[in-house]
Amino acid sequence: MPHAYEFPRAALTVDCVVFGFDGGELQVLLIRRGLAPFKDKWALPGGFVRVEETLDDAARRELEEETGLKTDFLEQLYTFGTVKRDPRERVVSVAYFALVKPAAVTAATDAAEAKWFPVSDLPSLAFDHADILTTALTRLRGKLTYQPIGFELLPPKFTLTQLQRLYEAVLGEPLDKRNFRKKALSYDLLIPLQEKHQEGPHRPAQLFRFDPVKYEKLKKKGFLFEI
Amino acid sequence: MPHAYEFPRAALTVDCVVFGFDGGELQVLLIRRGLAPFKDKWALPGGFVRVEETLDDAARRELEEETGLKTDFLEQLYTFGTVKRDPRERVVSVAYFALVKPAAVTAATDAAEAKWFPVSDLPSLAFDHADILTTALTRLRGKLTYQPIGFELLPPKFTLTQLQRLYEAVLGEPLDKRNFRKKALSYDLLIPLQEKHQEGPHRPAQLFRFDPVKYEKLKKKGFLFEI
DNA sequence: TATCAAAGTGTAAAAAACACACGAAGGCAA
DNA sequence: TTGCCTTCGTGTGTTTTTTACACTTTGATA
Repeated sequence: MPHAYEFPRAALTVDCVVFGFDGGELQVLLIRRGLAPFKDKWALPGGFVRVEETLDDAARRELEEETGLKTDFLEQLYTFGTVKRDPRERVVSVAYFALVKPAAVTAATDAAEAKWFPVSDLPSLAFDHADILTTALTRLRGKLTYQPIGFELLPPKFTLTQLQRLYEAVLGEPLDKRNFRKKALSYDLLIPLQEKHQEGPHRPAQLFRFDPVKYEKLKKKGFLFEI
Repeated sequence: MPHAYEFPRAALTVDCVVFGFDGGELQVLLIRRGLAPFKDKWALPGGFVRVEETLDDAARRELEEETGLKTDFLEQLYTFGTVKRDPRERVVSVAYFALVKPAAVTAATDAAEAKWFPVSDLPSLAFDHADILTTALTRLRGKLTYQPIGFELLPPKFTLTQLQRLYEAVLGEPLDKRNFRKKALSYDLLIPLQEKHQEGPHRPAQLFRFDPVKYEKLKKKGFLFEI
């Protein structure tokens, strides 16, 4: 025990709420704990912050170590610091939330002990991770209505219907097709591609990609992507 | 040094950004540091989190110890965890922001080493406290436009003009009087009192208080207090 | 070539946001 | 007491945004 301090110190961890979208439902990535406490229970990926790394770095590192995922979108969520949230000792956890695209979703499914769950059908979770997840969901819903972060959850090429399905899944309510499309296009953020998306015996859909330059501009001066 | 751990641990602190409003400008409460590092520099009130108290409790305790203030409105802001933010060792700080009413503003002025500064004219700050303050200001501006938190900064009885001055001070832009009043009253959150506020040789202003019951209801189901 | 299923499109009505100017009330001083 | 000064308090017309709503188009498949 070479590290000694005058006063007792809390341990510091990060936990990541990773959201993905499979076209139908919003999903969350969980890992099965191999060790006590809460052995064999499902939990958010996360772990201890090293003394020489930033919180953001710790979140990215733990996410990759435990699930193999990297993500473009990782944001601090909230810090959970009630005294008994870990039965062993005082542990303060800085929670993050991440959005990943479908390719990453299927990749993570390969990780032995990581699994995607639809948010509507979650197992019981270790520690206070259910609280963290609820906080993350609330935040995601809020953000979606004033920032165009939906793109982080879609493949690079997507149709307007896919975008709408995503919004409906996150917000939990159906949206009007015409109004949605009008609004989505009004931000001048979607670039139509030459390609079409053919699926099934019906009219194929126009594919779009989103314009990262305009996206960054909007990100800087604040958005207004209400739908 | 009786407290030893297998791995080195970061120290954990809380820092509070306390906003007040004096009728004219938005103010922030700072304390002068008595100890190194940054001795004699201005800093946010804050200090170490004890191992047996929650983060919220620590923020309240430090705020009261250093400034004598208690507040109804204290909210976690963001956790700052870059590696070198404290020159001595790794310190992770959970920042809070607080809103206090004018009575508390004057009380805090008595605290020997605490002083209010207008946000437009701040001294240079210790550590990364300038970053924290900027983050808090951004958050306050954002919150003010979709939550009726302005009341936390006003005395129990206030006039519509005072409320408008506050919004103008925080948002940094003038607002139309008629539209402001129409909107402010439309939420059915302001209760007119019998009293009037007389000040100077002109028509006295109607005093209002706000309805805490409706406020709590709105707080729960999310607001929409855009002005 | 008929059928199927989702893609794609416009307009009118309602609601919200905005711009804007003057009479009312009370203190004060002449 | 009268007039002046200063802030309080109010309403309407215009523009913009939001909402509700249904039919034609397109390509694959049988």
